[in-house]
Amino acid sequence: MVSGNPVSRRERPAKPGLSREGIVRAAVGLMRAEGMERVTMRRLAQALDTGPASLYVYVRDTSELHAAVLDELLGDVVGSPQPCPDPRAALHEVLQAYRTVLVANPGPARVALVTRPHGPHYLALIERVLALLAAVGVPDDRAAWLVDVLLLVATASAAEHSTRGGSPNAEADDDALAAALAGVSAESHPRIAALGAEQLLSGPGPLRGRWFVDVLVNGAAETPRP
Amino acid sequence: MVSGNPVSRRERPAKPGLSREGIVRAAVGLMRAEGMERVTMRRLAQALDTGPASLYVYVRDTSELHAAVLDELLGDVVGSPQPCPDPRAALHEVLQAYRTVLVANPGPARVALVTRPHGPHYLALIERVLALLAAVGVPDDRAAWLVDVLLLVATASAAEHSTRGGSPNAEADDDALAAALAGVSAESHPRIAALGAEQLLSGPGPLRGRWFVDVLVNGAAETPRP
DNA sequence: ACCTGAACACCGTTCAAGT
DNA sequence: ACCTGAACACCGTTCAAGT
Repeated sequence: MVSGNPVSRRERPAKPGLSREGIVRAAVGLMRAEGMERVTMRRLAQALDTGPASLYVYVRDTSELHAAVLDELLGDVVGSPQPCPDPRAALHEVLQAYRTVLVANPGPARVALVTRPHGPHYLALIERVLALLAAVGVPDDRAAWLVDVLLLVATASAAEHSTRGGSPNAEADDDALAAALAGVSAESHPRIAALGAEQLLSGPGPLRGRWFVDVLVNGAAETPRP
Repeated sequence: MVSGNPVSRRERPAKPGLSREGIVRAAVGLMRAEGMERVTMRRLAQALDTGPASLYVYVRDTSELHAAVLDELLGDVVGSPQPCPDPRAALHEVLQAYRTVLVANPGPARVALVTRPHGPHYLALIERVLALLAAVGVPDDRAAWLVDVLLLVATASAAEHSTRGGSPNAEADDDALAAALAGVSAESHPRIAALGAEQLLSGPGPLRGRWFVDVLVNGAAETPRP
């Protein structure tokens, strides 16, 4: 009765053959097709041709589901260990790869900002960054405090510059900040007025990202922990 | 008919006397009483003894409402201009004040992470930080790129360390990351295992916050923009 | 103008019941 | 064990209608 599985396997993608993997894969597909805000239990269940209650066997929560989608996307970020001739360049590279994934997927980028990620791919990313920081010469105790912030800044800068093609909400937010900065009075806010909204806000994304990494690494090199 | 306003003013807080101010004030109250996730259009309307549709005269959106609550809280952060004998100390102070507000209010802290804030109090904060960076000796073009990140890191570190008493969600997130870091194998993740979850995760909040500010300022001082 | 009732189109999550 | 129908308790937002 069990061995042959005589009824055609996989006629439909995943009816009673539900699995966590299949669910997460479907969630990633739904997210690519319709955006993260449409990755809801109900819609996902519909896509899998079942009811929402069925998903709770494999996924605790909506937020766990979103976290799983995020980690799935991070699969490509950490390459093989690499010989690594120039560790600082390698650091820039891996963080740029991380940013690229998030810029392409604004929904998960926001997820990464709100819920501390902790999937296997994210752990691998932490490990890699720690190794590169050591190779660059940052003392271990400082690296421990730095890695978090390095990833945070990368996440935020990606989320910020992923408005093009992203959720309409994010774009409106950026516009509102730009408008607010531009509309400021030179008397009450002389510095903002002097610098101007363009100066404060953008600059070409990747260059800015690289600069921040250098600032953090250089700063950490000469700032002992208290 | 208009001048006297003969019917007792303000018998009930705000029935037909709705106003944006009143709405935001009520929202702040609701947030303090029940947490940010309960600050919904429907609940707020109920607290104001009206229907949800009425709020849309004064507030575009739920997200605009949340942003308004956040900015309201930021009112106390930027003190008077101050004589400022030691600008670096003043910088630490204002960022610490910002962090303190957000640690005390985890809901708005998360709002600040997801939607770029742009209220008047936030603009005042940007202005103040720019002035202090100049006083510290950071060149203007670097300060323009730095201010964003300085506030971002403060926001994130506050959101991270505001789990006590915050939304149960956040606490679970931190726990999950801690567990993931602690449960890592020394072979696959030697650096994480060597440092340990405690080292990587916490350390006393304010000290860590101060350290980051110093790292960023020191790093910016010696890292020219590309 | 400002305010409202009522509706539309959704949510997450649980639970008793089925297989 | 795994899966499900149905329900519970919510959401944001709009719109025609009232004052």
